[in-house]
Amino acid sequence: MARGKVQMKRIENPVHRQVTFCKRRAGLLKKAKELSVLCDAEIGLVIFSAHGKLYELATKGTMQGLIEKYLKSTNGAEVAEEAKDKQVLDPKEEINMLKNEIEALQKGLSYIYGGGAGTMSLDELHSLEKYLEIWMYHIRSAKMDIMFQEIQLLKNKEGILEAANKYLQDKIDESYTVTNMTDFQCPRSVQNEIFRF
Amino acid sequence: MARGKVQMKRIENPVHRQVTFCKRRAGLLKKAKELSVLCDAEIGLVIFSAHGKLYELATKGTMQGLIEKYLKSTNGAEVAEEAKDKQVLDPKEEINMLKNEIEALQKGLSYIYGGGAGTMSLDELHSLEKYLEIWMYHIRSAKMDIMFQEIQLLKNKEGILEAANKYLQDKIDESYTVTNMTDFQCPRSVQNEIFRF
DNA sequence: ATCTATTGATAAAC
DNA sequence: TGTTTATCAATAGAT
Repeated sequence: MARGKVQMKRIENPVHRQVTFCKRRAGLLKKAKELSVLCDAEIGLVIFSAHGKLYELATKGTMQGLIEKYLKSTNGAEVAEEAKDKQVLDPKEEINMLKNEIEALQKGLSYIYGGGAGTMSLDELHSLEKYLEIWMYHIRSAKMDIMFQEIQLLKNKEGILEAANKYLQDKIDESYTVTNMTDFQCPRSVQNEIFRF
Repeated sequence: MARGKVQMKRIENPVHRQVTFCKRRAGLLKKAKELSVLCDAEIGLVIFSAHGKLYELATKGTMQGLIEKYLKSTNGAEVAEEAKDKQVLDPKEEINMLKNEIEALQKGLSYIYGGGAGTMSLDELHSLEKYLEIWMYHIRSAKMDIMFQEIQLLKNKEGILEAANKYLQDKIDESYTVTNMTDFQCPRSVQNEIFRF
């Protein structure tokens, strides 16, 4: 830009190239942040230098999360379908529903006890207690069951995914064994780091 | 930039915000391409607009390839860290603890109310009620928090596993493309059955 | 979308 | 790298 127009091709002088890389990289990251802030956008930026060094930026959340979001967006259709034919709601929503329900219960209790306790007979209080006990029991059962099921479901899903990973891993190992393709290395040590939790 | 400095915060006017988003998005993509060309860098850029629309750029190869490269560059450390700093117990144990706790609560209630209700004064009953209310509140908070965290944890894990699966799937596709090994078929249709839930 | 007055980015030099 | 300066490029606001 300054002191003369720049040609849009690889800078051959390695020193110039390195200097320009530093400066423009900084500029690009800044611009990305600005766009995110000004326009409320979620941005992920990864830069590998010619030598392979990684520079990254993820506005709003982590790069992991962004990659997942990206994969969902690009594989879009399938994932959407998936979500639909699950008759299970989003766990977050369910939890919130439960929280709200309990909140309501708490309010109800406050109202009943705060409002008219002084004027209630012992018998009335006693039956109220019984009622409360039953109420609590049912609510806790319902909630526990739903949350327990949710957790089971997620754990099952996790199990399936892990099995799938193993399957894929084995496929890769297998192909690695019977081929000499240097192009398809996938060394075990790296895989291990990625897939063992 | 032009016609007056801009504040580095979200642009409130939706029209201005949209216009700026378009202009700066174009600018950012251009800058990213330039950096890539001038300095021989590999760059991936994903932009989700506030409304969720995706814009992307991958210089040198595909975004898929870049994500793979990114995962390779980062996964070792992060996954290990993640696993370590989660001091979370086994989910099943936690759930059982919660169930036991509630069981105890139920028993206590039965004992108190079933055993000596007739001999308790109104004041005693009233304070008991208050106590119960507080007790319920604390227990529900603790349980909700723990279960909520548990679900979040499982969902995160699921996300990572899905990304890992995708990565492996792509590896297989890649190898399938460059070989003719009938021994290593792994047909897509079967894969789909394994990975769609 | 197109047009400019300005601001911002940055190439070259240190 | 960091700073400076002379220029070029991006873009905010208006049309």
